[in-house]
Amino acid sequence: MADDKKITTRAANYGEWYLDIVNRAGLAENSDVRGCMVIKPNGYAIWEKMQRGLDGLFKDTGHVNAYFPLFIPKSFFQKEEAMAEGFAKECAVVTHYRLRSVNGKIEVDPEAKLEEELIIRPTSETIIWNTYKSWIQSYRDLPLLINQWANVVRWEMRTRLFLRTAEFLWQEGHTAHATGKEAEEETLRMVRVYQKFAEEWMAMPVLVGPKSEGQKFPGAVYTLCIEAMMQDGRALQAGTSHFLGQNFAKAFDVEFTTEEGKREHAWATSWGVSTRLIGGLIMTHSDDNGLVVPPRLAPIHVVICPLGKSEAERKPCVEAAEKLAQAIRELPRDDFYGYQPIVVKIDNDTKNMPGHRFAEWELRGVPVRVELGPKDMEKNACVLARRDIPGKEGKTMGVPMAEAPAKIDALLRDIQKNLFERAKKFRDGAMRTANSYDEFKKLIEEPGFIWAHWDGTRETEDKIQEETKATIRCIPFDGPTESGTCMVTGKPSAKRVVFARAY
RNA sequence: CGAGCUGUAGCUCAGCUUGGUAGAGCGCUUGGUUCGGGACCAAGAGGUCGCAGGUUCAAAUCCUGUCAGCUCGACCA
Repeated sequence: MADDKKITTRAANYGEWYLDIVNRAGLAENSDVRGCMVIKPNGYAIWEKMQRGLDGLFKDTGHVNAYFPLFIPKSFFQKEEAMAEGFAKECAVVTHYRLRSVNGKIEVDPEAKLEEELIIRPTSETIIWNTYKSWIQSYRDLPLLINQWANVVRWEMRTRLFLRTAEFLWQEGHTAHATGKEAEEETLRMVRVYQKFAEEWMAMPVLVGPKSEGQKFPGAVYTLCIEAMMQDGRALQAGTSHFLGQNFAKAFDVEFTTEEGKREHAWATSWGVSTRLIGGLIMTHSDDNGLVVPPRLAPIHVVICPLGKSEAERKPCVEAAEKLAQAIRELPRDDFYGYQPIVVKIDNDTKNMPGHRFAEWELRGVPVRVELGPKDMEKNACVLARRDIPGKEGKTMGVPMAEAPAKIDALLRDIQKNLFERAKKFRDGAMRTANSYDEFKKLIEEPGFIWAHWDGTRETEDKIQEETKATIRCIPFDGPTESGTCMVTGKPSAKRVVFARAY
């Protein structure tokens, strides 16, 4: 019965633990629509924070937002062969545009069949490049730096809340450039933006570098990624940035006149991150007491719990809570908080025991909790509890009320820093090196990433995946540069790459 | 899409083998006692047993179909 209140521990069952967090923290639930989730207010609030942070970074790097259609005519979709093939097996298709009522039953009207089927976008390169054709005439129209916030559909068989659902929310940047060099610079710039967001907002350390040929986006020349390690040692692709070369410009006939008066195809990039980041956030920081959210993404930064067993005892606590909340809201705003006020909530629950209330707020991941009881009133002080250190160890007693707002501000910044450092230490501690295929096979059974030499071929990568279920997650830019020989074929290898089992 | 398992109260599940008209715990409501780490007592509300057929005097229970979910495989942000 007491166990009913606790969530499954990570050690007992990591998958159950994840589901418990998503449920109990009110982030999302499965809907009655196959493969589709409902994102609940607490989860959506995190997404809104992510959107705000990312959107600011996109604007800072010169991008603007626009919106393109959900439906893509099949003929557009077909034009870039590699991409069409890559997504063919997971597309939802609209074939009719009308229903009719027959004997009180609604059915698809066979008279209303579309002449050309519409694909629900799995990604928008085709519809966007079809549009760019008319927007790009001259080198003066370039670069074109556009982002869209949208939903996309990829018809997945097996889904997991946030990590893989048939419909998900994301942003997709689609840029056009006059030269390949510029487009490549953009590809790199945006993966670095993702790295910055992951590390500084999400407090989630990531590896940055190209994907292998086998793991890249269909239609791309190459794909750069940020790759994160979850607490169970598995990898999560958290964001990708693609150099598309002139593939889409050629497919959609997007030509412009250069300064020299020559006609040339435009160069392209695309890049995206999705609500999957929320799954990554959960599996990077949360613990057996529930969700842990870094302050920069927390929907609520501070919760104040007035205590007291009688109305007479509680009243001064509530008044002090309101005063404190106001003082916190009036703290100077800066970039750390996105120039927004700190969000403070007063917990007016009079029904449940204090311990129950504390546990509930920990479950929901609020970074700082303030406890205000009769004993604090006597001393004109309060108790601060930090979520990154659960239970009594994370509490500071007797903080004078006058100092509390500044202490809370400092605490929030410290939690943000601590979460990143803790996650980085964990990640670095689970990075191993394998020097032979036998050693690799042994190591891959343990959680974590593995540095290993690989000959650069698709065949070897496929063989490794088939035999060990591990894939090449990333070829990190700042990894060791030592050369060696492929652990499988013995052929030369310029540098080690990172293998892992992935979500 | 292949294999296995599961659908009964808001949630977790018992009941099904051997058909007889619906149960528990948690949660919820009300009252009382509690209250600085997940309190307790009492009363109460809440279910077309996933859905559709079939067998039967009678189906949560047996049979057929169907839908959904979970686990494992192939695919993916």
